[in-house]
Amino acid sequence: MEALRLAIKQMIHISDEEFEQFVAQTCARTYRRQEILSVPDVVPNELFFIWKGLIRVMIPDQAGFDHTIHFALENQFIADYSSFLQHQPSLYTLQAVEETQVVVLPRSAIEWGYLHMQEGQKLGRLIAEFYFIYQDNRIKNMYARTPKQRYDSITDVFPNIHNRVPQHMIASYLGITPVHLSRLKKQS
Amino acid sequence: MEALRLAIKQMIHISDEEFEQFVAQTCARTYRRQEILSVPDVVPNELFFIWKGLIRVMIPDQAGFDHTIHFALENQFIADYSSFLQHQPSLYTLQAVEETQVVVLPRSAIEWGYLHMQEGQKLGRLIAEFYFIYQDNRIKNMYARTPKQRYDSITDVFPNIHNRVPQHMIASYLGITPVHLSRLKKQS
DNA sequence: AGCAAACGATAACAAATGTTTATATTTTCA
DNA sequence: TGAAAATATAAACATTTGTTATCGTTTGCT
Repeated sequence: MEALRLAIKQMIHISDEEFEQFVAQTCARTYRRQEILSVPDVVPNELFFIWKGLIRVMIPDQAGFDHTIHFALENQFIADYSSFLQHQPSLYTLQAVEETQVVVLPRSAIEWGYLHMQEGQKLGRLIAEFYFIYQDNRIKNMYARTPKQRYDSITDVFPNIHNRVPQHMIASYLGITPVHLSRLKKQS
Repeated sequence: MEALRLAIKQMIHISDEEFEQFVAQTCARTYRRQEILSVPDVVPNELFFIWKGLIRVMIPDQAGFDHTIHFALENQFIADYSSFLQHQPSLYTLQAVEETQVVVLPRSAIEWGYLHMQEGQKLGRLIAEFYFIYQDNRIKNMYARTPKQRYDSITDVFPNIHNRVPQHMIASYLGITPVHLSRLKKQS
């Protein structure tokens, strides 16, 4: 829980009392390797804060084949936030790549925070802005850089990723096939 | 200005007095066809609200070739918001495709809003969430759908776009060459 | 109204990327 | 620990996408 407190304190001022009340509305949960945290076609009503482990986010194409679109690491918030915000059924699957321990933030706790925490709205704004910036960088990279260039700098965004996920998931994240990534690595 | 008032009122409660004070800190500006609103390598300190016209956002790759990564239409806010938030030099070029009339929102006005408007933080949160959702959709589409599928549904996101921008800009937005888009259209 | 530039389609060819199959190695887990 | 599954590489071939050049049409601008 201290990791969560620190993450929040980096963004807003929050009193100990506010934090204790907020945390009382959350719970801890552990997922085993490969376990699914969130399935498609269900409205997500929980956000997760990872304090140990690694989660990947996947989306199926029309043929039903899954693409890895994101990795979430320690001290990050993760969910199908878009579906959460819109109260819409999720399109994403969230899966623990390793054994993963999270704090579960139910929608009710988030709404309580907006109403009762002094800087609740500001916290929501900063989190949305943070992920906006992250996505903006991704979109920039997709337009302006080749898969090889993105592969070569992937540890800027996901430190140590090569030791934590198999290469075919990285290929999927880059939008190419595992065979092609293997080829790109061989070139220089 | 009424368009801006409506856009804000769709997101938060704002008193007439608050709005008048806010608007007093803004100004209107008109850009001619092809004119540049925002150049790279400069920290952006203005946001734009479009009430007439159409703006495209571009980014250069390593070879210096520009890619169109976004179109902004009437009643939308536009800027290199990521660079604006981070106080960093922009990577984007903003260009008016048609004659375009905007309300200019200086950084000082935004900051004033956060401090003095009752629901200023909430407005900031909702705008960041709105663009987060937009970007999330884009990323989903890039992974799960082909350029042809995205072309066929582009008017969902940019109504009437085919009558307002040349096809080669749409091709650039889709991440393909104009020649290839022409080919895709011929198929079926 | 007229001219120059921009635009979109097309074809031929080149380069990049995907698909399939095979193989050797590593990892998982019962 | 040992067998089954997952993983990474490789090669051959197919498909997709990019590049270049041409041509007729449309558009913008004075």
